[in-house]
Amino acid sequence: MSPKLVDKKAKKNTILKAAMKIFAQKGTANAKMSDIAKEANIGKGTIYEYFKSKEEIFKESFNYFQDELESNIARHIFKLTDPEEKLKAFIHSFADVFDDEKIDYIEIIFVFWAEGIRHHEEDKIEKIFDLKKMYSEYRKLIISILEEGIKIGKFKDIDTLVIASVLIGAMDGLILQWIMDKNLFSLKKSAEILADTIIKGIKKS
Amino acid sequence: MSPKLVDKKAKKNTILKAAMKIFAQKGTANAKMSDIAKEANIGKGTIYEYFKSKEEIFKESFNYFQDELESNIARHIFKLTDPEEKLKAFIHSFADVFDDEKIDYIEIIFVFWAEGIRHHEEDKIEKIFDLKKMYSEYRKLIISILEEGIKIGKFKDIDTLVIASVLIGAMDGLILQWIMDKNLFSLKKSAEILADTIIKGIKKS
Amino acid sequence: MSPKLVDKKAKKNTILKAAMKIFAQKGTANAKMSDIAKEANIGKGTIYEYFKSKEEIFKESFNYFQDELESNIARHIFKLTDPEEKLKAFIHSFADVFDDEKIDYIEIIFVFWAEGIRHHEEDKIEKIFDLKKMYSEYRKLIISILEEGIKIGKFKDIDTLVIASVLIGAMDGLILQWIMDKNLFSLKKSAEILADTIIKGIKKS
Amino acid sequence: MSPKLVDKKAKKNTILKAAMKIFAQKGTANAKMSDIAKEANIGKGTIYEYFKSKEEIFKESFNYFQDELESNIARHIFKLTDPEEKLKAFIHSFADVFDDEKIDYIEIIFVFWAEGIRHHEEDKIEKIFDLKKMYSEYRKLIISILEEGIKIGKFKDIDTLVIASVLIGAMDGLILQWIMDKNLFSLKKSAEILADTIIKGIKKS
DNA sequence: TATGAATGAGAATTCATTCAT
DNA sequence: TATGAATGAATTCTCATTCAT
Repeated sequence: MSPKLVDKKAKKNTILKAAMKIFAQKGTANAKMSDIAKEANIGKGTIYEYFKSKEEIFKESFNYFQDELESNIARHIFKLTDPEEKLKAFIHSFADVFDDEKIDYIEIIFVFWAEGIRHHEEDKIEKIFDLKKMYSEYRKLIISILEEGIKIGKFKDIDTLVIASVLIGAMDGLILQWIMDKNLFSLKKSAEILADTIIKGIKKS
Repeated sequence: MSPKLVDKKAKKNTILKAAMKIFAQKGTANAKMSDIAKEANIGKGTIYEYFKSKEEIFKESFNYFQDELESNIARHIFKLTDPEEKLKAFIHSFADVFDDEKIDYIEIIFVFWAEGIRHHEEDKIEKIFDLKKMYSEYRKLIISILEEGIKIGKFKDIDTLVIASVLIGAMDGLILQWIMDKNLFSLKKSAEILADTIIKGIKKS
Repeated sequence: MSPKLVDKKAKKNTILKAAMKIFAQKGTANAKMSDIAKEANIGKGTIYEYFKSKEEIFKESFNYFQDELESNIARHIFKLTDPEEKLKAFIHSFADVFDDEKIDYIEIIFVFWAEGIRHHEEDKIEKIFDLKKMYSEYRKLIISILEEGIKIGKFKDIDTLVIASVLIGAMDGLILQWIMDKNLFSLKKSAEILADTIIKGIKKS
Repeated sequence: MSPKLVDKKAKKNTILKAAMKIFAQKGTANAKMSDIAKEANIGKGTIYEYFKSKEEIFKESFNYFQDELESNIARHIFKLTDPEEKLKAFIHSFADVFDDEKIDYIEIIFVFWAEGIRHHEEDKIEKIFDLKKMYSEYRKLIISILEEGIKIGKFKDIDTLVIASVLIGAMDGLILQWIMDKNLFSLKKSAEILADTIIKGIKKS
């Protein structure tokens, strides 16, 4: 009489996490649905009860990742007022997301990069997976912080777009190298040095 | 070198360039041998006269790319002596390789990243495709320049490893954003600003 | 018959009708058990409480359809004595079954045809689904009517087997064309013309 | 130097014939690409060198069949002038196509029927597989013959649309029964009787 | 040496059926 | 009795690689 009770949302999340891990390990194209199923300890067919296709899983992975990153940033910057503090907080929040032992699928960011680059010229309206837009939004955030700093006379009259891009890019590039050899340096410490160096470069002396 | 050999080498190169273009456009897994053949204006079977497999083409692509980058850097830094100049030259050489209208396969770097990350834990002896090593060598070069600067009292006593990583990473990250929207900013100009900002941050005042 | 049993039978019938509709719409192979369940407003698993398998539903569908057709014919011919009248009644009863607004699954006959043809060489003992036999019985009925007509000197000395086949075949073929375009002609009127034409052809003048 | 020489058209035809045989035996949905490949004595993948998909094979099968039928009819009617002769020739040409020992895939017509019925309401422009149109054209042909007969005073003032439908339908229905039991009657002889019966029914006495 | 026709291993996806609730 | 979540066998289609010419 009573149907089997299953927390559909929770199960979907389990599959998503499994998929992210496999995507991270093998890349989209090489990730097999059967790998994901095995990782999630379910049958191959079960995946299709929760996702329409492999592509859908990928898109939802991106959304999930992006949401995680965004909420992390928001949480860090939330109640800060000083532009310099905000800048540091932004960089820290990036490092935080990655330097988290619990996450075993960070490498997925490279899959997103590769895939995002590959599709960056498509103009589908239903563009759920839009790396370009993601970066654009991060830049906007940094630019607004920089402009604030300039306005209150704390930062020099710099090219905010370029500095913002450098900042974000440096974080990305740092993460790339760190992932390849996590023992090489501490991501958090390096992020700090990065922040200090950049801030020193743009601060009014 | 006999003419025959030259011919062979030239044709192999044609295929390699075609492959790089296709890899850049579609990623390794989605690049079809037939795509490459069509791009190179040859028959599908002919590829196998010059390369053993798709994987081999990929590895040689990486080598080719790396060689190009390296020789470009070497050429730029070659006869310079001042560490600051060398640093600037390094960054410029990076920007140069990418900001070159002739190259229509720069996006391949993301394919290398994605693929490199994916294989970074493998320890095959026949590791021809070794992104980790490539970055390690770049870092070594930068570190030696930084140490020289510190020795001659021009740079502060900084964490050379982290600064080197930041520098390389910032360039990579900048390139990522630039590729997604080439009209957003000038890569060369941004590279310059990056160099200036970093140098200002590490220079003894 | 206890109320329980009646309930069971009624529900089984609901499922059967739903199945016939779906079979008619999509064909056997494309009809999904979930489609049938949805059409019958029950759960997918419930079907298996009433039928052993999809194949069984199909076979019972055929039986149901055949019974319907047969009883319709019997009802029409029942108390007639004149062979000519009987012939006309037979044709009318065919047209009746199909030209009935209530039935939204007549197209199923083509599914039976296709499926029946496909299996016409199998000689399973458990042949519940036997199109060949069905046609054979119709022919027998018509032949007996024709022979009666010949005996009483009303019909010419025709090849009863062929005429019977032509009669049944013509009805089938007419139905085929009518189903594809129901506005093309009136099935009932055409059946009448068919009957008249054939009878005129075989009647002693 | 010289590429392998293959008669692409001939091979495509071989595959088509193999496919028609399998379709006839198992129906569209149950026909496996591997069955077709085996029947054609080629590898599974080879089919895709000649056809884009299973659906395409099916559509081309229909076209092939229709062309065969049409050209057969045209050939038979070609130089005839008398409406009665033409009618007989039409019916004969139908019987001819089917009563041909060489063709082991006639049963495919039921697959076409079933499939055609199933899709008869779709209004795709790219409707290559259009059973309704096929029947419509046959009717047009018969109607024009009947009208001619009426005009020259040979036929009665009959409902040409219905008679045409009956004629075509009767042939189809006859074929259906004949295919199920080829020993039951001679298709050619029955077709003749059908023609005679109908013609007697419509001819002015 | 060059080619592209042929191939089959492998991957995504579908769906009848099972079974725990 | 009723259910629908779970499953894996089966099927379509793709593509790197082979090989006859």
